[in-house]
Amino acid sequence: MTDEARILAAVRAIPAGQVSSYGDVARRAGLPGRARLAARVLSHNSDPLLPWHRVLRADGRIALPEGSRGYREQSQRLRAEGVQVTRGRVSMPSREQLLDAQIWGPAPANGKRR
DNA sequence: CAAGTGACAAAAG
DNA sequence: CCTTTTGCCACTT
Repeated sequence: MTDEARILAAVRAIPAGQVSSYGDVARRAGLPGRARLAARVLSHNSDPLLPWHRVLRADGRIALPEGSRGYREQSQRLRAEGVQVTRGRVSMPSREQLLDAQIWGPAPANGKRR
């Protein structure tokens, strides 16, 4: 099992209507600290069935350059799944964050809103 | 080997 | 919220 394959599997495991981050994907693939590998794998991927649009930056923003084709494509695909996207940002928290918040309490002191 | 680059991340202010 | 600063990894030059 190659690292890339494990990343792809982790991405495919994200349910529709939910989002995750590059870091989360890598962690769930058993490759902690390798968010950039996850990003690279997605950027090179060709599989049209891969739900790449469910992967965002850790802060909930779309990673692609604003206004680019992929950016628009991702926003549209997410909205089509019922995910609210505002100014390139997804307000819906990832499952990870929901669990962490329940265990460790509310988000950081600042208004980061990841 | 050194430096640059990118669909990253966390902390600090 | 935003930006800057560090740290990181996986190439590429």
